[in-house]
Amino acid sequence: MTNITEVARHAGVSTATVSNVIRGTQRVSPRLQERVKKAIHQLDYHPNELARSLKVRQTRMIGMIIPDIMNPFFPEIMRGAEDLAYDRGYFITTANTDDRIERERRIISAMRSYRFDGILLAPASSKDTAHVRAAVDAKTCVVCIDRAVKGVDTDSVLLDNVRGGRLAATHLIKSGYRKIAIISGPLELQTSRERLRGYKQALHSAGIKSTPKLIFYGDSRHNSGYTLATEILSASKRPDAILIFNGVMAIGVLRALQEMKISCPGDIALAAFDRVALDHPFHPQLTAIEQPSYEIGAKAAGLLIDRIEGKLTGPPTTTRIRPTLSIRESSEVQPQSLNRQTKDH
Amino acid sequence: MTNITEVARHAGVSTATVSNVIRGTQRVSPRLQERVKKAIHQLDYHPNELARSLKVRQTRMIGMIIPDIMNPFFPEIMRGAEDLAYDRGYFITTANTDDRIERERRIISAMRSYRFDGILLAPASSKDTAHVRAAVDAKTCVVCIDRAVKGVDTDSVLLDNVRGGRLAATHLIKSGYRKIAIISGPLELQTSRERLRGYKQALHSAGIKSTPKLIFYGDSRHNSGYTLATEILSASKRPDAILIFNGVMAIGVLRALQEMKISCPGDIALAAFDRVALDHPFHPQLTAIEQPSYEIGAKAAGLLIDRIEGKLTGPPTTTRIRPTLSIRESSEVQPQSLNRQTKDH
DNA sequence: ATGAAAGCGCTAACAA
DNA sequence: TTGTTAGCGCTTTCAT
Repeated sequence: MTNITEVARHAGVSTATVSNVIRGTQRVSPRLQERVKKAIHQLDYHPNELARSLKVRQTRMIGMIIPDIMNPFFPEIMRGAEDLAYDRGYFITTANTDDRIERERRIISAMRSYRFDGILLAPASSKDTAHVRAAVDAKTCVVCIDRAVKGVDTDSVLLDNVRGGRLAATHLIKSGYRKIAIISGPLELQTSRERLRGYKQALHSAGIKSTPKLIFYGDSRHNSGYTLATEILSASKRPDAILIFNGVMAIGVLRALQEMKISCPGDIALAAFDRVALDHPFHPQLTAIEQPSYEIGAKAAGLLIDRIEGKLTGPPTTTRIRPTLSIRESSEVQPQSLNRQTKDH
Repeated sequence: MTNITEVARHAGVSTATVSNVIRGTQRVSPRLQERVKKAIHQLDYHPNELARSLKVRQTRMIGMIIPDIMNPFFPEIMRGAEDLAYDRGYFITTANTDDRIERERRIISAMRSYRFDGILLAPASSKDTAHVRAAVDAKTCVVCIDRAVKGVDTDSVLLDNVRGGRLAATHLIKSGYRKIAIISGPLELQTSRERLRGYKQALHSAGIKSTPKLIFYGDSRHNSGYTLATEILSASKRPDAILIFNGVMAIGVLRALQEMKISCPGDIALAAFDRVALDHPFHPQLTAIEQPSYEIGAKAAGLLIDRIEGKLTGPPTTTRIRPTLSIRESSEVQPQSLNRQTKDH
């Protein structure tokens, strides 16, 4: 593979001159510039970034680590991060952990070995966080996305989950639904706890008292949405509405509804976090708390690059991104819902 | 950041010994091994891969380039490739082109500069392929996925599209549908042409003559499926069935069906390539020609690594992966479909 | 079994 | 304005 020496020889100049032409570090006479550029082109010269990075101690590479590339939530985050990084001259490299902590460990280790300038981390769900702490201790810039890493202080860009939970619940209440069941993710997830908190705040404000009996915990996956919804819907006294804490489980809920021939919003209202079910042209269109994923990715990458370049200093920051409420069919106001007892009897 | 010299000093040995311990290149006495390992651990030493790669002229990094991470077809390919690479000690790095050729160019250029050992390329749709040719000429190992790059001879792993088209059409014919419309991707895509060829073969075998009037060309995106289906379905004499050449367009078709209150398979049968619409629990479940995406990714990565390691030599190969036919509701045999005229009058 | 030292391709300080 | 050269952190040959 062609190197800088060959280019220099080809152009009849020194390697320093070639370097200066490429990086624009120092003035080079137009004549030599010309010759060097021609040589570069003729030889299809690609500067060895390994050597350069080794020398200048920065790679302009950013690693992005995500737990599950099949979850449609992440691709858009990746897009946001990539676009921003691209503009600022960084190259983003993505790797998947499959939500397995040992893979996350290996990937972070590899990225540290390759001396990536920074890491965008959407952490796997695990309490084992020593490897993240080690990276941070070694001054690797890390920005967490979606959830923070327990016990490690990093910049992070998170959804304002409390607000999201409150937004959704308030909307349902205002639409006339009072008995609102929750299909939550595992309680170990901070996001679940926060969303739950928002939900309770909304109930409280409306003077409705919350009961643990209406809160169901899934595992964030498709099937638990299905199972829990089936359970909820076959109970003798059904709730008025279900609020689902992620889009993947919402799909499962819709499946349950369909199988049981329960209509929405006729028989029960629905609202869900995420936009997963929305690309699809089927009824019912779901009312959703949407995460501005692209923005989250871009914000995180911007923060990270600011850290890398020293434009941002001081203690780690937490950015809360506001979710938006998109009201759709699944939570339309039902006249009956206000006096469901009559109808249900 | 800690380097090998510090580790050596800490352990009271030479850098050569540290290197030997890490790589297992040469025998080192247990005593020194012990000391070195302890030092590595204490200092949280991460060998500088930039320096190592510079020296040994290989990075064990593989680049993966895909045109659209939002297309659910790719994440599974990535998984297959990653898992295999992981097992063989390579690190995969993924980048998105957004199907824009100038981004593809930039990414390939970056990967060459970083001296990636090889590239898995799912090419953007463009006839501008000079950058790929240049990479190949420079002895960068490249394996193409999903589609080949026109005019550049590389290993490639492609779906057996002809077979897929034939499989789908034959199935529809056998189920009693004779007037089968096609919603194809752009004719510039080789995959479209191949699928079309398979379709025609099937018609031919069944003694049905094919007519260009039944073939419609979309742009592979959601909306064109919707538009074309609307057009097809509002025609005075409807076809019996529609075969759609990708899953994303199929979603659009389903939307059209729903809006027009046309039932499937009652009024029209459907079959589609890909599995896009299948994760969703809504009717009708689509009969599909499915790509074993995980397998495609794994196969491609295996091929690439074999090339990199010199285990595979000789001229570029083309691997055709067999699609499978999953028969579902949308193409169920309809008694009426055999004498639709009677019913339709 | 261990260590000394050259060199991978580049940048940047310094000399010319 | 241009060139010479040391050195980034590592591996590997060659001494010891």
